[in-house]
Amino acid sequence: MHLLLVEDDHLVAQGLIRSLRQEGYSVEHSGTVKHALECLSSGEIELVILDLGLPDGDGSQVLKHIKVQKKVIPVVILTARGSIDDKVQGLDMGADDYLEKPFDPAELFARLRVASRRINQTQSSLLRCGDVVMDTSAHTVELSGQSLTLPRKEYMLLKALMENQGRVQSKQQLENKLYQWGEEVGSNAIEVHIHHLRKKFPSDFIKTLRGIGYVVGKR
Amino acid sequence: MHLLLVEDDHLVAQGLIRSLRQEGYSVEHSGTVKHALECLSSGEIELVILDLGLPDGDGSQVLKHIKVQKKVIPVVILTARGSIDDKVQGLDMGADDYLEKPFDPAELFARLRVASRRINQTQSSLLRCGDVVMDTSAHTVELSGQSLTLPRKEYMLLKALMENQGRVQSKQQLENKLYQWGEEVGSNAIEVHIHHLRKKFPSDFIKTLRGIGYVVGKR
DNA sequence: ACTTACCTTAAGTTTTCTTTAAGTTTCGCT
DNA sequence: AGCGAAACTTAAAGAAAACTTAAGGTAAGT
Repeated sequence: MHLLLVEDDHLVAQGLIRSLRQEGYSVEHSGTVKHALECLSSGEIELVILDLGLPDGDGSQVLKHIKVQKKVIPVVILTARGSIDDKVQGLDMGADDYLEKPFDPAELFARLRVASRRINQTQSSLLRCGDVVMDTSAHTVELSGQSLTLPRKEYMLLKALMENQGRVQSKQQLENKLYQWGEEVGSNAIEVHIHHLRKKFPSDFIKTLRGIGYVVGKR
Repeated sequence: MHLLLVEDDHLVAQGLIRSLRQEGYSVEHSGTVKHALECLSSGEIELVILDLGLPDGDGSQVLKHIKVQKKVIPVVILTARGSIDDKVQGLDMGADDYLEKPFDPAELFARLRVASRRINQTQSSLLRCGDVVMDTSAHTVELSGQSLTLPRKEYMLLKALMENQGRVQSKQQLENKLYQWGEEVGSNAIEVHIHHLRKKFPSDFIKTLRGIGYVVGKR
């Protein structure tokens, strides 16, 4: 999931970026309104964390820009401004959530999960598909009750599939979810990960649709 | 907008109900888990405000009930339990927002507006024609409920036909849709694909108009 | 710094899809 | 009814996509 972090405090930003990546997000970072708008124009961003006080303007400009374009990108405001008026104003401008600094990362991550499962139209952090159960908040996977450990990329790949049960995911779509923009994969990495995943699950769990992509569940 | 307020403290409830009505909501009120579930079963409720500590159980039961039924009702938790763990747990169970008591009504209302503006946002890309249902975003095809897998070109061909139900598509038109400019097809490829498709669907599904082209549906 | 596990690459192999082409049937017209 | 054009059927060669393996590089943790 491509996330844009708009935050001018470099210390805060670096720490957040690190833990967000650990959580499985592909993170883009802006310290200014100008750069944030540029990032958004790429059209790849699916989720935004927004600080309000920026050196070249106010974060609300970014929010306004998103809403004017009728994009359906959830925005979580993360700021030191904590008055009720600030919150009401931020939310009414179209933000999906509002968190006051100082904040607890665990709460931020939980609220990000709320936003991202809304994008995927899933009901909770538990993804189930046959014998496979995945808890996206605990980062765990179980196969018929047996917990198993997946490497990061395999986990991300499986998650992308399970968030879209019954929907075919093209290799391109999957690549976009597993990799940052700059880093293109010039090879069959996805195929190899699929291969590894298949060795750990029932053979018919991940289905291939030749020329189209991969699916899990429903069918 | 029909809202269910689940809150056992009568004093809090009365005040809230009044201001919620002022905000334009039609408010239903429950003080117990049992009654809340009854209200939900009517199917009228579009939005829920949920207290966790209730006399006959925990509010999370209500949340779980909603999520199990796959209803798309946003739930805002409003409770005295304010630890990070409580918040994370509530959000991960599927709540859309979490507000700690004591709270400012203005903030609650702002967060409710966020939840309710999200309600009318569903889109599906279904093509239907008799027993055949095609979901172009999921890349799936169903014949009377049975999902079936089509090779890429057959899928593209069927899609071209179903996007033009009742309109005859000449072989030339179809070729243009299946092949990029440059790659010419020097043979009866379309006929062959039609043939393969017909083996997978009712015999009268794709009709031939000799000398003109092929149609699906309507007529 | 060392070890381990993970990720990517690339080449070879297998599978499946797509096109071709030739033979057969159907249809519409005279 | 008979003719020719169009569409159908079939099978096989060719092309494309995906699978499998293994090795080398990279990053994480000790």
